[in-house]
Amino acid sequence: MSSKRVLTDRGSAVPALAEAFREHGFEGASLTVLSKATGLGKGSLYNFFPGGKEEMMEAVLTDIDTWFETAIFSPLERATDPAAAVTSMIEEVTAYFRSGRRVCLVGCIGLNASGAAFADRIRRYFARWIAALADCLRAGGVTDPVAAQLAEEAVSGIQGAIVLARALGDEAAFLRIVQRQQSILIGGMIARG
Amino acid sequence: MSSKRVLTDRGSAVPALAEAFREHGFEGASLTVLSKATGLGKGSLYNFFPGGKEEMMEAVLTDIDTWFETAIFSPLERATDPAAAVTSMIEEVTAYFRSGRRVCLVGCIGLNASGAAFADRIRRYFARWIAALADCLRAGGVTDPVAAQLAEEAVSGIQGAIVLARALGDEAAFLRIVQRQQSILIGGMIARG
DNA sequence: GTCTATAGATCGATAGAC
DNA sequence: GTCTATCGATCTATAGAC
Repeated sequence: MSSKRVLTDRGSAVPALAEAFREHGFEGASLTVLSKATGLGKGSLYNFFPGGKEEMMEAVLTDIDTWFETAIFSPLERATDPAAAVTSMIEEVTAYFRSGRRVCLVGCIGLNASGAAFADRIRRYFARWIAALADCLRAGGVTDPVAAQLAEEAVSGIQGAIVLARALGDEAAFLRIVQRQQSILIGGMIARG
Repeated sequence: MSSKRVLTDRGSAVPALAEAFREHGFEGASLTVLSKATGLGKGSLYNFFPGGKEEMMEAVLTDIDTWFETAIFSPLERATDPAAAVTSMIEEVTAYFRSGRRVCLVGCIGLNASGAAFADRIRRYFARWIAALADCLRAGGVTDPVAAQLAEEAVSGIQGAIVLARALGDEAAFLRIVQRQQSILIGGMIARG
């Protein structure tokens, strides 16, 4: 047991909040929705998040940042086997985004005005992802401008795969597109490594 | 003059509605927002669209379908010069999406629960785009399964470019990514044409 | 056909009992 | 710390004056 408190701390509500924001968006996720999603009354939510919905979203984004940092960004940067690290990244994002059934909350809220309050975090998330992937590609022997371009296209490609798979209701489309991205990334390294 | 009525018909409000839905999303676009965007009072909006917001969105989606059919899908299918048709498609979508400053409404509303009522239209929009582009690629000599895959990846790539460019606030990123998609598409045709 | 006024529901947020 | 009750604001939608 790493914590003295056994349940119902602020952090344990965050995953349910994240899922509700993903499914309904920031404006669509009313406090009634968030209350049902977490199983907590409005009073409890405001006890944990005095800043209301905006603070809830901030907590969710922080949680997402932490997860990606440990599961995606850091492994890419510390990779001893860059090709394996790329493969692992694709596997992790495929599981995380549930083959496109689960949207990328960071990407989604960046698309409309409700995300203006989080613009900096959104920008840093994508910049960080691209930088970490480019780092990995450089470790795999890809020269500098090409690494940045390949990384940008791969991260963009994953986002596009989510949009398309959701729109078509076709998880296979997500898998095809990200597998193709994986091939391009690894192919780029083999060609120069 | 093709019409007897000179102004304030239902259709003339649609572009402003579309822009409001793009910027705020379906839930975020309140009737107050839509009223200000169109310059029409709520009463006038309900006079044109008795079904409320949902009918407004339907009208917007129909307008988008019409535009894409004439500017994108049909030219792709009727292309005598497939490479030129692909180049034209990229130019048109770059202008239409304002280098990623303007989001794809169809893709956006497909991402959360508010788009459930329009799921069929969303699916058909993307299926139609991919099919038309694959048609063009086949006319350019690309064999069947490859054409479908390249078309899927290109449409997905454009959507990803919008998400990334919006998130980074970087129009240049959009341009780089779609130019790359154009190269892949035309390269695929040259390799087999 | 346009507007203002307003109904009825739901919103985010707070207060207070326990 | 949890809940219910409720506030004022805003929402969608309607009614009615002009």
